[in-house]
Amino acid sequence: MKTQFLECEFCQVKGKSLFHFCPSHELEEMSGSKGYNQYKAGQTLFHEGSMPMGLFCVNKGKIKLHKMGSDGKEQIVRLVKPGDFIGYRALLSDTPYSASATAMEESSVCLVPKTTFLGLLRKNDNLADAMMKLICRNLEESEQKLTEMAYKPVRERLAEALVLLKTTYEDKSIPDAPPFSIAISREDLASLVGTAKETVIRILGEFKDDHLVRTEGRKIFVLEPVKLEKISKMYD
Amino acid sequence: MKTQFLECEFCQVKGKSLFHFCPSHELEEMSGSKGYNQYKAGQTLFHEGSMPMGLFCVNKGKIKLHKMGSDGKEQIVRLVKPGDFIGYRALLSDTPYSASATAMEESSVCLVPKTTFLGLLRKNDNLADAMMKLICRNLEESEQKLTEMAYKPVRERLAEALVLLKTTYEDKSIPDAPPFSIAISREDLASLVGTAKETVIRILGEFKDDHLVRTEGRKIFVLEPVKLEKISKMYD
DNA sequence: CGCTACATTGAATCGAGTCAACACGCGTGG
DNA sequence: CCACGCGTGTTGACTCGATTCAATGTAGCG
Repeated sequence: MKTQFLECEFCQVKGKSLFHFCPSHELEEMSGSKGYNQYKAGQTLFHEGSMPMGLFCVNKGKIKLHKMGSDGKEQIVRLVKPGDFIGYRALLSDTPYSASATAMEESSVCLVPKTTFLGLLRKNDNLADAMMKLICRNLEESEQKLTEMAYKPVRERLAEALVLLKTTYEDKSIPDAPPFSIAISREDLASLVGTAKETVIRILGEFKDDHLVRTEGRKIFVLEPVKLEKISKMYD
Repeated sequence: MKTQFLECEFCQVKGKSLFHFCPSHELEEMSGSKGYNQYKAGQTLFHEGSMPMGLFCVNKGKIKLHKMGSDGKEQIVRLVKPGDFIGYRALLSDTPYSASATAMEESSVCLVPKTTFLGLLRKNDNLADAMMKLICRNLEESEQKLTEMAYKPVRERLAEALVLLKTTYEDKSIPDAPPFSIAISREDLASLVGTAKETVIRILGEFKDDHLVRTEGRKIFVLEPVKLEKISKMYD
């Protein structure tokens, strides 16, 4: 939990984050008050039910937002990547966190204090507008996922989850010769799909037989994203 | 599709709607430009995928927001009651409707033109803030529903849906001697729960055996909301 | 009064969860 | 350096909730 001097203005992920709407002087102000810390895989940034202290802005790593369901099974609600914000819903509605945030791999994250962020929002209409649109998109995605959860079989949802992982975490800066791969526990993958880990393993096995994916330890190579996409839309 | 002269300022549902944040002169301005029309049960206000023309404000009736899933099965995403708005997500994010809206019974609805509403939002910070919080709540509810859909069995989800119908549509103005009842098709109830109508009928039958509900044609009397609530939280 | 849409019930089927056993990899400590 | 143990991955067998299909009943409406 150490604080470092990382200037927002020169942050590598500034361009990807909504803070690109902020002029230099706003970023400077933020740099002064923000915190910075790193999390190892499995460490949690905050727990469902606690009150937000500020806005998290992810600098590096992969983070999952997840909720505890009945009988202790978890559902991953959103995947977070560098440049993304975390905790804005709770902040904006002034309510407790409705999900927990946990690092899936070594991650570094800045924390902008609540008052700083809310002040920024009040002053910067572009930022406020972008935040509004962000939440609207979240809502749309969540409702979409809801209907898919209700009616799509696990096979299709898993195919979709693999494509989602690719589109979310693929590094597009490199002209990708190699197929995208991600190291993810079967447990997490199951939580993302909303099923049991054994089921994930079995269907992943089918996908391997069909040469749609390849695995290497916990690493999953997405070989045929287009075909997987097609599988996920089987019934549409 | 006829337009009537209903002044927003004297609207019966003004107090329940977010428009209670608006001063008289704003309401007058809105009254001038808004439309009004009625829908019979089964009629649709708009379809998933089309662009929003304005903000709907429900005056009377019960309306469902629903999405088409795979193989033509629908999922009800939200229930709408008098005083509620419809279509703001699409309006605020400037994207097509992500769900359709259909009247479940005779309903009357006002339509505030897009420009009028957006203008109002820009001028009235309280309204803008309330809208933001509204969407945040929608998001929270949707994510909550997502995890329940993933892990709760149909029995619990049905119990919850019955309680939701009661809390949403019960008229609290009357000191309720009679137990709450609602006329809803088994199909709609199934879409709300995310299951097949036969399953709804069967489990509803069990609830009848346990005297938790009573039915009379398509009307369902919720006799024991507290016990139903308990059933819905069985595993929590 | 009969037609159509909706409600209900039963039987068969299947997707997916659970349980249990086993394999594998990895880090730690002997 | 190897043995052990723990966490995770994998596989198989069994079970069961829930869907589907099919048949029948019922209510409301033109």
